[in-house]
Amino acid sequence: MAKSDNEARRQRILDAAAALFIHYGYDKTTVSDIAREAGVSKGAIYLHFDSKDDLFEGLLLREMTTYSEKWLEFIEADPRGGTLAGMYKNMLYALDSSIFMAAIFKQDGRILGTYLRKPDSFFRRHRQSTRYEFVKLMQEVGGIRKDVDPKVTAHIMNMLAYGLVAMDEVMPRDEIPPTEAIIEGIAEIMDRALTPEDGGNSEAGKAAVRQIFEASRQWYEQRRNQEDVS
Amino acid sequence: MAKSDNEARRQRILDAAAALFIHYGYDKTTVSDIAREAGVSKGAIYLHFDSKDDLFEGLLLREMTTYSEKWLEFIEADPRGGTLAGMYKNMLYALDSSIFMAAIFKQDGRILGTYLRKPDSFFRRHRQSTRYEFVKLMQEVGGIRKDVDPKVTAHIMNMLAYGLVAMDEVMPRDEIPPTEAIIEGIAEIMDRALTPEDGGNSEAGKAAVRQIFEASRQWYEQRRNQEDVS
DNA sequence: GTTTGACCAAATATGAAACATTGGTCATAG
DNA sequence: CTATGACCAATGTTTCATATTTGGTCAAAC
Repeated sequence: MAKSDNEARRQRILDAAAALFIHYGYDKTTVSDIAREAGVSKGAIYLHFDSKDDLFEGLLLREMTTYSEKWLEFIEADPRGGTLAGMYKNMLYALDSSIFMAAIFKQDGRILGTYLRKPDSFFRRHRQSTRYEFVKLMQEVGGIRKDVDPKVTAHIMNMLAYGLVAMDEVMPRDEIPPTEAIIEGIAEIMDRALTPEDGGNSEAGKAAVRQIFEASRQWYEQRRNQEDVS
Repeated sequence: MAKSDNEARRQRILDAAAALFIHYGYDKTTVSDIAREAGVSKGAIYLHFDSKDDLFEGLLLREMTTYSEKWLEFIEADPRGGTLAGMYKNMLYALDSSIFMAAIFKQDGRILGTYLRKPDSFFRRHRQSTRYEFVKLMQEVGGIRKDVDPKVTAHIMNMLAYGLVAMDEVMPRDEIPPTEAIIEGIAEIMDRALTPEDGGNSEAGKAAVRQIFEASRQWYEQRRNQEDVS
């Protein structure tokens, strides 16, 4: 079934959905709630999405895309954005700037609710381990020392990203230093530990990021089209 | 009420409890189960502990003590154990070597069950942030560069320790590199990022660890005695 | 003195049935 | 055409009575 091409409304619906999912979580947010919040009828929602799950996945896709774009934007704006530390730092900033993206990353049960357990959830279908590709590419380009194991390094980066968004589950928020201080601290550590002796090539780094970005952009686009024909 | 001084039996009970809690969790492990597993009568358990919670806390204390001791032992055995990387690495090994300790650290709901939510749980009563003290002391002793913020550094160390034991909640185990590789990778990163130019003084480091260890040992002991008179 | 396990009140689990809400549809309105 | 919201089957929640289990005790056995 073809979907409505009223893109503005589609975005309004996703905006409303994002706000409600973040506040009430997937389970306690109803399709009617979303319709009311977006100022459209319930039927209109089904002109854009096949189901509540489809809507949810549309939101996931949109947020992940926004996150990617924001990351690239931060990097391009940062003179040292092409170095490993710069890239990683800006990635963490991008991650931290979207509550929903952080929820996705930490698989937050409060927000993702029963969607997490669905046997054919987005997360089960696409288990992207993009960070490894990223580290490997950076290493090839000379942005990361050659003598570290890219798999392990990628995993440690994942651990830190996870810690950044999930640490509040295990300790009171007021004992956690400000996010910015943590990100800068991590960037400093990564810089000292992973940047090659020669300081690395920032422009080559930026080129690599653009490459990764382009690949994931295509992936997202393909995903969206694929949803349309289902 | 005075408690039985049959220490061997007390340990057998705690051993049984540890095994059962790890396998079935706090909620689904009954006092009778523990008694059967330990080969004693239910009454005998109440000769050692005031309540199920008291038993559980006794186990917490014992495991934390064992973890501390193991850490010190690893450090003393490691020639480079007095350097920051050596200490941190051995801490992670000690943490990883006890399933129960890892559960405590990640506040694992599967194992800790409803005990976590108790208003006067051990975790609420003692919110130890020992890692900060550790980093500060190490810095004073010259084992960590002076130009890093100890609070942030301590937090990042916590994030990594958390990631080490909790990452399996967010990604399938078979995508996670072997624990040993991760620990070695972290140690290498920390070494490059935090060890001072002069390489640091391993012996001074060991002395500092002994000092921390002694302080926490006393704390544990005090805790145990305090429980006894309640 | 110790140790035990049958015993009990309190907590928790179970199931049925009444009740409420939700995702999704589609005849009707615009 | 597009958009709507009343409607419905299905799913989820609440209630309440009943059954089971559990933490903890203590009189009796050792």
